[in-house]
Amino acid sequence: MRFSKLFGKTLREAPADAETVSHKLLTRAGFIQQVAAGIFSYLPLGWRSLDKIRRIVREEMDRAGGQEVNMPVVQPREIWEQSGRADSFIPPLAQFLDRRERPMVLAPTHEEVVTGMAKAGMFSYRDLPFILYQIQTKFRDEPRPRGGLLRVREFEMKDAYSFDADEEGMNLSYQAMADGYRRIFSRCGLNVIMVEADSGPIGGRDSAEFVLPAKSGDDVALVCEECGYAANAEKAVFRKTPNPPERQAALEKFSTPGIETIQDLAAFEGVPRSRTAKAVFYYSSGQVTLITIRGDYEVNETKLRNALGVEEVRLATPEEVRGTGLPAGSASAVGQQSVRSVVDDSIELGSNFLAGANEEGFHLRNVNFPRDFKADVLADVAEAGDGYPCFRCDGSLRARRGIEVGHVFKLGDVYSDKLGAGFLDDAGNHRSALMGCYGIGIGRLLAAAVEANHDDRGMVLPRAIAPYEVYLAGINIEDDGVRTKADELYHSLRDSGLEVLYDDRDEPPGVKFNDADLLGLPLRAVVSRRSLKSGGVEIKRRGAQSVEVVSVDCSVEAARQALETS
RNA sequence: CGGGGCGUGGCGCAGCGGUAGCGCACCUGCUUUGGGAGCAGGGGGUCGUGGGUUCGAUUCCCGCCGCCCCGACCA
Repeated sequence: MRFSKLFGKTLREAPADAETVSHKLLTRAGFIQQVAAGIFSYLPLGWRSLDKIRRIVREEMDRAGGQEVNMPVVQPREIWEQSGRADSFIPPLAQFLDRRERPMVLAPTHEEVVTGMAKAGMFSYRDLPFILYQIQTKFRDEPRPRGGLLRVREFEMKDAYSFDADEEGMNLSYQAMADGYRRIFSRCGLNVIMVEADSGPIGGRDSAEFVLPAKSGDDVALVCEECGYAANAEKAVFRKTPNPPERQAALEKFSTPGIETIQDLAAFEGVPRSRTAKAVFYYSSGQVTLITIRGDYEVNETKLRNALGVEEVRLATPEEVRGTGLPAGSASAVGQQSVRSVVDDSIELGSNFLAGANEEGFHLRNVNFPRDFKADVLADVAEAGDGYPCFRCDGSLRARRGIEVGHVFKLGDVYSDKLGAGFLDDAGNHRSALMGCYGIGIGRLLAAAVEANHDDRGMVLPRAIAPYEVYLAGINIEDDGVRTKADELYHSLRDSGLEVLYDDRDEPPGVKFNDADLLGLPLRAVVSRRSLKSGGVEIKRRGAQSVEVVSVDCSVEAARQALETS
């Protein structure tokens, strides 16, 4: 491709509303263009990169046994009603009426349709297992798109779905996909970590995220560097440290004027927060729940959701708290029967806690569980944090920010059951297929690759996903001798199968060098009066300090070699 | 959805009661050519939008819309 013919311009300055590195660089380099919040167009360079990523994904999905299909973005709302997600999907489905006033949705994911597709090809256990995948547009009306391509509303996703006859098969499919994912990310130049995750609104059992550590990410993973345990913040478990053992003492009410928070209470008594039992009010499906957790821990809403077996929880409003009749600043589960009580298991790791007396301005000493209050649910609902002890070994957890580039789920039969995707087993019994689903955001992967591979001059793209492999710059291109040599080299590089962006513009050297750095193609070749005088063509890898001069005749081979080792 | 910020040529910004200017980019010519060149000439903006105040609004006031950031939420 001749740069002089390439559509799109590089920008010296990034748009003021671009904040993250990848957003700035991809915009400046002319890869993408914003249309609305979280909605982007891809320009020729960006589309080529995206296509490289797609190709890698396809190869690995095929290798893992997947078969590519394509499913519609516009779907009848009806099938979402069947799966029970029409009203519960978060963010809410984008919907419209077609000309016959039939309700339609823009698909945010494709479990419903793929399950229907699978039904038509699955009658006997002999038809299983199989894996279907597609690379298709999704629309999710996110409340807050951010960071350019990092979180968008419309995006291309590779989504794969496995169908197996039994648990063992499902686990094998899941494993094959996870292995494929590792290969995909490594081929794209990303050093990702696989972390245990909560399955969220997709539903199902096990799930894992692939996270690229990056400061611009919005995902938090907790990683133990000793034993390798890794889980995201929603899921991570940790070892709770017990309080020193003590004999249980008798309840004792005392006056605490003006004390409403755990910090103040602990300070008032001169004890650490771990000696207090904190009461937190949550609201879920029509009722207020009182969570009791040790004062040094925080409630993790995902864990709470799972403990309660509900889809949504939120902090209760002051009015809702008042409705329970308990004083917010000095509440506890002690003596309460009417409010649902969830107790975090940290409460079992101590005795004689300080807690509210359920009377304005008073607290209790020596509160003990289960002597003084009951638990409707006793579970781990505490959020892990940086530095917390690993529950598996003696190490401690480190919190790392990152970008979630992929997610794999074992779904089991949650969709196949509701949508009737079953088969007859070898004994003639009807059984639901066991499913897995696996997603990779293609555009997000590009953004992540830029976040992970850049310097202060621009992108430093891995060869596998760079839009072109060689940036051939003709300096002093107005010189006929230079132009002739540069043209020749352009053709011979292309003839040898390399993808070349040939900067044949009539621009000063600085512009070309800067654009070369900005676009971040893996190799730069320069033909100029100076290079010809010193022997031929300058070859420089992006990111390398040194320049190599090779003869024009050897330059194609030199370029190939330099690319091999980059 | 809560908090904050910003909307002026393609991009970055200034102007802030008398209907617009700078840098980059763009066009023409000449010069220049190893890290975003110089000179000269030129094209392009109903100042997000609706209303109000005023003789007069890009400028002041109110509403709305859009975009960005933090949080909530989420692949």
